[in-house]
Amino acid sequence: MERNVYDVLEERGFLKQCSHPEELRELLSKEKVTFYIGFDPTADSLHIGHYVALMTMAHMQRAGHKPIVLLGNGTAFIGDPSGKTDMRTMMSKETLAYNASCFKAQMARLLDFSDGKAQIVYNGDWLYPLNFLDFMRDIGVYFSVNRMLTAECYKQRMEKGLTFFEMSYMLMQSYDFLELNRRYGCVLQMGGDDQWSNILNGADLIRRKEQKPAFALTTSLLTNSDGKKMGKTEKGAIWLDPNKCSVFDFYQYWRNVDDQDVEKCLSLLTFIPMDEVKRLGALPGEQINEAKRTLAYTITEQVHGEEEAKKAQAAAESLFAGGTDLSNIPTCELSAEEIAQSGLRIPDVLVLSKLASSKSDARRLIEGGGVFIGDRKVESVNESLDPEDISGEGVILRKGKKGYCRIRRA
RNA sequence: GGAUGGGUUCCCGAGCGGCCAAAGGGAGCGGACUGUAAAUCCGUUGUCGCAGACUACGAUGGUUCGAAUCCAUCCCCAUCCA
Repeated sequence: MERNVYDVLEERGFLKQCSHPEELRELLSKEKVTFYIGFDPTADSLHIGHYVALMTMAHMQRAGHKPIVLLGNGTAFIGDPSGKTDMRTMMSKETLAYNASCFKAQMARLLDFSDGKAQIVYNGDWLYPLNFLDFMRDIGVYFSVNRMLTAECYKQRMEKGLTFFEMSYMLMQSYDFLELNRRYGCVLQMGGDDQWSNILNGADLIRRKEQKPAFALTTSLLTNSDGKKMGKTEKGAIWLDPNKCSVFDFYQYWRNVDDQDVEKCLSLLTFIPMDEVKRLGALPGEQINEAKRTLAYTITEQVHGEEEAKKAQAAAESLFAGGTDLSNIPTCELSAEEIAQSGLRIPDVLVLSKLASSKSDARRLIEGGGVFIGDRKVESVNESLDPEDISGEGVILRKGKKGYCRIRRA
């Protein structure tokens, strides 16, 4: 059989578990498959953890299959207990609707929604009007509590406690799959490996209730070499929204990944051909930095576009490789009011530029010898910036080796 | 509903009337070393103009010169029993 998208996903390291590998692979060669991945809109931006799923969809779409993005404005109402130790905070319908609209805009960069090549659906459409008794009688009967409790995702919660409220999440996700199968002929659900039980049960439900084939497939989670989820920083997740994570920070995150994780990131997060990915990943010693540069630029370009990616790269080169172009460095513009209020005292400016989280934090940083103006170390917490410094191009305020912010007058 | 054990700072987890802004570990941040990597070592980690003050140990009241520590009520969680 010729190579198809299943092999591509396998080669790039996406595949984790699949309910019927042989059957699915054959199906993907024979016909256009409608598949879906669900996203619960619990924040107003996607983050990098979602990106692997988006990449999976993009690969599938490029191979001619049809993605359905399911926005879980219904399920997010409940919260998925998988892998979490606490119950998710409940959100209002209005917030969920707003978040969903943000997701949609970000997805359009990677997926082609034109001419019905992909579509977005909301599970609230069928979950909100659901009647409890009907649902339990039609769907609930297919779920064995005994079996559910043996699932890995619930086992973890057995220690911490689990409510029926959350346990019903699996039923709803399974029902989503059934509903999409009925409405749109969707036969495959994909998702992160933490979703395995939910996805598998959905496929089982279709097979039992509809007597039709349905497939479950999970992809690797983006983890680093310690097995921890990637994309978390002191500032929180790596968001795709440039207002929540600046393009420069985004670029820098990838520029700084561990040596061991570069190849995996290139493979999962970019479309770079695999032989090139392998070459880059195998670069010895210091040369691995070439791979990191490629990774950082490529994924930044995919998410934020060519222009922004070039700016971020230029800024990074200026700061770390002795470049002189300061125009693209993250900048904090101080208003006249801020200048007056802060008196341009260094601790205050550190807070204003978000390099420090509080004045106490700023004070500690200075006392620890980690703050610089240009190349000069700030020796005392009592120092201030000269008003002259921040006119024109401004000055570079630096925290540690990697925290840069250009300070200038607004 | 009953019995028992719990709710501590970003996380885990000690403390059980003053010496507690709270041990220890994890994680983060800064320094040294490097390759804008890892490992290692050192420092640091509530807020506020430092000292000092203020806010913190599930919630609310109370006892005390003084409470995270004692009492009462309430909320939440775990285990066993119904």
